[in-house]
Amino acid sequence: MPREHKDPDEKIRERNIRLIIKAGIEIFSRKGYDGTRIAEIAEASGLPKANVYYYFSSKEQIYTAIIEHLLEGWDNALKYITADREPAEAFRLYIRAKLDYTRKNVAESRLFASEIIQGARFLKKKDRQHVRDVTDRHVAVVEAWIAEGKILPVDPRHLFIMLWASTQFYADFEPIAADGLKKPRLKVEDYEMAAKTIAETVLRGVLPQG
Amino acid sequence: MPREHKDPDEKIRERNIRLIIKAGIEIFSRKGYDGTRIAEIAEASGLPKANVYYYFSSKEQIYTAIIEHLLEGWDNALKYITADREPAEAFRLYIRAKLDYTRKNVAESRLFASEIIQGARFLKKKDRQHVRDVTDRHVAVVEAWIAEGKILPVDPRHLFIMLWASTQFYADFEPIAADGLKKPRLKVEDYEMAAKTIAETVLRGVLPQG
DNA sequence: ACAAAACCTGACCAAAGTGTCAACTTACTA
DNA sequence: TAGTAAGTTGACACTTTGGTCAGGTTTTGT
Repeated sequence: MPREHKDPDEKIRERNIRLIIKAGIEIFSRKGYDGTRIAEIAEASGLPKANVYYYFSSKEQIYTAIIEHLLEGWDNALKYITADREPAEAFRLYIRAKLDYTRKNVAESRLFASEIIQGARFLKKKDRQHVRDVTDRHVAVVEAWIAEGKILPVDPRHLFIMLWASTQFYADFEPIAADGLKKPRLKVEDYEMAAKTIAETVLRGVLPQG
Repeated sequence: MPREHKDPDEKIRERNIRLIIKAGIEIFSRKGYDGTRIAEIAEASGLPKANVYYYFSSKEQIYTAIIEHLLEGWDNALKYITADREPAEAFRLYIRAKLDYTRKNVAESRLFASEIIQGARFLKKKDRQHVRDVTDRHVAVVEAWIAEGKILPVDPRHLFIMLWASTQFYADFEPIAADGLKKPRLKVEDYEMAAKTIAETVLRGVLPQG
């Protein structure tokens, strides 16, 4: 029988949890919460179902563990908006980093999107608060830029929504994006072209001189 | 036993199918395909489950009927991009119409988003082709504008993805959009401000004079 | 070496869900 | 108004699935 454990080394446990999370991201992102069956996660992770339940006591627990896990990765891509940077540079870096992260973590991106579309049922209060805090900080920077005359007056919150939406789209709605670009699948070059187009479009609209 | 019917009037049938579709849009959009139980659709439409099966032979059939239905509504919002219009006016109208449609059809929007995120499992070939055709026509218009020097050179396909993404976002990811705007829920004013911000940002970036 | 903790797993269960059906009622038509 | 087509429905058959469990094996600390 399993009990409380406060282990010193934990090899097996770590590995198996990693395998389960990995398989979970893949399958939850493709099928959504309800569409995912634990048996499938078990199979994909190479573990028998009962073994999955040895590490996680419920489907929901696997799911929330994954959400938690992916929110950690988010912040890195968003650290470029700082008051001491020039706006043009900051936006370019931000857009590029976000698209890069999105491209390399398509499954996570979709999983998050799925979760939000279905009303953020399992997204914790504190996680939402975290997102809000990050946004507030960025908004403050943009407002400072506006005050300094470095960019034209624009609603910073809607601006960030535009950026977030545009960058997410390529991963979340890949079939539509690919159709729109007349390609069978998106490649690195497409993400690069996206970064360029988004940055150019937004910047010329945001910079004073045009 | 039900058979082929080629009816002249069809009141009851029409009404019930409408009720089922309506309930289906609501529930599929909130729970996704797999998360939706026919019993729930039945309850929401005020019909017993067996009666739902009298009109639709399977869950999938209800779902694809809905997808079909909502694609029809799409086109209206997209008719403003025509070569004889001035770019600024065309984009403003397009953005406004798209956001308007999205706001008034939140459930449909989300249902579509859900379907795409999960790999467009049930989206028919011909429907995808239709979306592609519409895009092609719009792209041609933008290319003409560029050739005439009416707008700066920009990749039209990525530009449309930006517009599509930005306008969809408010409905599809309402919880995040609301958090970002620091509001409990989105209202008409928020959609109006969104239209203004998106249009301003894109136009100043796309128009030659800045 | 030995015990205890950690790990593993086939078999099982109860709940929930899709789809069916036979019998019934209502609506239409000639 | 009689006959037929359309619509209605409770009950049920069958399958899937989240979750449990008893008893087994392996790992670890001393």
